[in-house]
Amino acid sequence: MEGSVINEPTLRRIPLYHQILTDLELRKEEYVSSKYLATFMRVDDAQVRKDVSIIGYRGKPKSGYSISGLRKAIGEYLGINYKNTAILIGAGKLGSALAEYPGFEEYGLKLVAIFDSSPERVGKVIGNFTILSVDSLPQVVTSYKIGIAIITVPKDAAQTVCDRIVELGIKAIWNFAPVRLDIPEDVTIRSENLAVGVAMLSHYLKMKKQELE
Amino acid sequence: MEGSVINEPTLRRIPLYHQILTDLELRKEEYVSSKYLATFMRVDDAQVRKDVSIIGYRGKPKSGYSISGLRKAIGEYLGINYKNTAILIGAGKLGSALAEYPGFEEYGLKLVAIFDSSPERVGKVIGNFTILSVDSLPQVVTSYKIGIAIITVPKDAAQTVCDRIVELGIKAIWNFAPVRLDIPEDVTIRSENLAVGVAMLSHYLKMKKQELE
DNA sequence: AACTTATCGTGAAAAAAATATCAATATAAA
DNA sequence: TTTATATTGATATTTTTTTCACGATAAGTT
Repeated sequence: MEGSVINEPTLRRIPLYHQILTDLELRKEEYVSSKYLATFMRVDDAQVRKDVSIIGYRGKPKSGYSISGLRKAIGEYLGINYKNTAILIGAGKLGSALAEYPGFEEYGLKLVAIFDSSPERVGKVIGNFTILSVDSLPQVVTSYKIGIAIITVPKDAAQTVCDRIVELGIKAIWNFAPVRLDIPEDVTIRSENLAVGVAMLSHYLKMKKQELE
Repeated sequence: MEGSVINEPTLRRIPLYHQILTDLELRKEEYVSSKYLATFMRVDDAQVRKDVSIIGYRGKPKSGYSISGLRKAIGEYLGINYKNTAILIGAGKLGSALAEYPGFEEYGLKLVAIFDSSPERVGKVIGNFTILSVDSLPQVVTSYKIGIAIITVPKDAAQTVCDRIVELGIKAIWNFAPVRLDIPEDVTIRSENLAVGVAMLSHYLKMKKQELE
């Protein structure tokens, strides 16, 4: 099964395993069973074993998986151990919050610069970064070989910004603006959409209410 | 098919349809086809029609779906049109950014109060809110009939906070702390985990790199 | 009024994902 | 050393989700 092509649901779960394993490692545990991971993740234990086999890691019968071993294997598999450079565009509230998110480094993302188009913001300092003007995008992208662009501009500006960075050759975009961006085939995008969360919870509460009636 | 029980993938897509429809409505369009929505969403058009039929809305042959009609139907279906009250706990960077997120209102979430445990933060103002001490949680939750709690505290504090609000009777949690929270059966939780996004993009870039080798 | 066409709605088929099952095997106990 | 047992890895089965395919129908055209 090793080396199979990944499927979406598995790819979603893998970072969560990594998170759990990181916690377990801090607690100085040595081995963990598929069953333990399964209850934590609320999936079947066979599912966990399948996921692990896709990563290409092997456990020991009777003991389970080596925590540090599996954790490393996941890091390897995801390309976490290897640093990707990223820029962030849009230094509003959300952008500023993200810029200081410690998880980036942990997951192999090295933030290199922050941009904004508003003259009032340019020059201000956020964490370790001085906000740059979007005019300097081309220089930064080429000189730092930027892999990922994080878009945190307002919705109406998102497509313009997107076109611009695609033109500069960036192939991976992490979009936080609540719009569907139009991109060429060879560019990967991941959109975080808070509306999905709100909507799912609203729907749940509505169901709940109807049950009571 | 109308009134069927919802499945996860469909429920995830529904708010995205809503978003697209909102945009189209602003552009004064009248009708939209399943095919149009499908290309936008990168799914099959039959899938779109199935999703719509689950919502319980019907289109017109040859014309498609009425944009405003479908949009309303989705709002209805998700319980968006009806306001749910929410509190936010943890007024750090992320919490502060979220507190001013305009999308909440749009999706039927009415933020009522913000809490933090740190004495330095209590009393400070964020947007329209004055940060309250977590000690006042019980009063606020009961007097405003809070439906949803948004957790934006650091990872180590999350479980404690969670237990506390569950005890106060809250049945829906939106968790932004990067941990799996332990909750009773009858509580719904949705966890946003940025690590998933980072990891997925890292993995994609790794694949890309390997292709080139 | 008959004809053409775009698009829906839905049942059937295919594909993908999750779950069940069980032989193989490392570890620990007798 | 043998036996018992927990847990893996892999295959088989079931369930879920997506895609296909086509009849039905509203709107436009001749």
